[in-house]
Amino acid sequence: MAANIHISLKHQSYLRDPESTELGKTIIAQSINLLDELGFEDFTFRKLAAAIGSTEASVYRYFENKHKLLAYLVSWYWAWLDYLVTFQTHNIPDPRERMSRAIEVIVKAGQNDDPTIVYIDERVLHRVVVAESAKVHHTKEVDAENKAGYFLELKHFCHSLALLILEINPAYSYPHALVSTMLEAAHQQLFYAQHLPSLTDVKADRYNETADFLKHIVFAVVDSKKHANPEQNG
Amino acid sequence: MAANIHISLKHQSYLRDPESTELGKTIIAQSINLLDELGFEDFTFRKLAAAIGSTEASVYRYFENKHKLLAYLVSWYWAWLDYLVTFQTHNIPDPRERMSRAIEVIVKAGQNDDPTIVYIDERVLHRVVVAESAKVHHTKEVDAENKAGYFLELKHFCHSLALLILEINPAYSYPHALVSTMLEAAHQQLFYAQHLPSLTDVKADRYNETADFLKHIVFAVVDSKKHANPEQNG
DNA sequence: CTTTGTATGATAGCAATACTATTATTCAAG
DNA sequence: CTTGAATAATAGTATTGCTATCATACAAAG
Repeated sequence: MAANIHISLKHQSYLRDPESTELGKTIIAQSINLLDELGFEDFTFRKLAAAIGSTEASVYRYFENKHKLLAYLVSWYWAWLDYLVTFQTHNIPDPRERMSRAIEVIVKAGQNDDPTIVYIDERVLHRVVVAESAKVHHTKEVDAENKAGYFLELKHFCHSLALLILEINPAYSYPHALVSTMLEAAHQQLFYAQHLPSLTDVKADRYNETADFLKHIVFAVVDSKKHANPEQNG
Repeated sequence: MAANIHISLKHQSYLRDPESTELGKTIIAQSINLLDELGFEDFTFRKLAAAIGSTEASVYRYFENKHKLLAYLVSWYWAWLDYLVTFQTHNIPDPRERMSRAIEVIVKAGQNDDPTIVYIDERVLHRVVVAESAKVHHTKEVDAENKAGYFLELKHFCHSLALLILEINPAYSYPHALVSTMLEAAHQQLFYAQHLPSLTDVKADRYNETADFLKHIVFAVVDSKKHANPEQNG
């Protein structure tokens, strides 16, 4: 994996591009660690500034508030995952095989030990995204932020996987819904395995089980005779 | 539906049982409206107290903080939904038919116009749960709260649906994961349809489409030949 | 009919959070 | 050498989250 890959976002959840300065990169790097350590609720710009030996006011020059910073990190994560999946599937001709590989990459994103970007610890970022990403869109600002393009990276990723679903079964009626459900489940099952094990059957850190479960769902659905004719109810 | 049904929780996210006093019931009723109106982030006990003509200190006598209040409401919601599903499926002999009905009840919980409990507006509560419930378990306190029984209602509901899955196909390996994925998707797709439509294919307020999508998933998975033998990968 | 306890209201206050503003310093490009 | 951009240092404000104290109201127990 190349070290000079640059993940750029299609929107500005930031005030000043953090990738353009040293302080900006430090803010990103340390906010990931601090979010992982404290959780979003206890994370503050004051603590972040203290952790990086800077000041609150300086952090506020990059991000309006901690919510926008989280939106940035989550978008960055989806853009990165999209890149990873594209990279790891681009030479696989069979769409089924490509989908299978994509699911493995998605589930094992937190295990990737070959960092794409030097100053971002993707394994920690994965933990943060699993634990906190739902908070990005579950707010009263979701419509305004959607308009501002905050969710383009997730939408793009979701859409390209939906097209892959349609390659496997062009008659399936809910490709985007299936993909967004699968993406959410990929995080959710990891979280449940670790914190609420009775809500799942996969064991913590058994990434293959989670991938197996998700593949079962996706392939059962796209292969189901019923789903080729969505008129017929189950 | 009887008006004297009492939904009681198996844990104490509260300090004083809100169902035991008039003020307690007012707190519940108004917190649902205010959460719906402001969202969890902007909701405060000060605003709630003002809205019900009481004081902050009085609210704090019922709930330690707004997070615990939300945990209470979400648990109440799951206990209520469990009751609704049990009630609406108890005389259906065929497990497939029972699952189908259960999914309809889950998806249409927000449309129920026959209130179970007088002082709780279940339609508004449903909106609040769709928008905010993820915040209950996505915190650093999740393990402690799990120990304290905060998630028993969801777990119980999930388990009883998992048993239903096993009734349909006793060989399926991931019944709890399938159910928790389906329950999450039921909320998520409604939310996406309304706020992030490109992440789904179902249209806002088309509850039948969402139910159709979820039934497709559940029945495709439990009927899939592959899933009877989880050794074979997709 | 008093006493006692329980629930609530009224008011105050405090530490932390979420910002904003002002000025000073550094440092690199013109 | 000057200018301007980025950052640091410091201060300050409104709101939030929460606790404490005291007064009142009212119902049950003696």
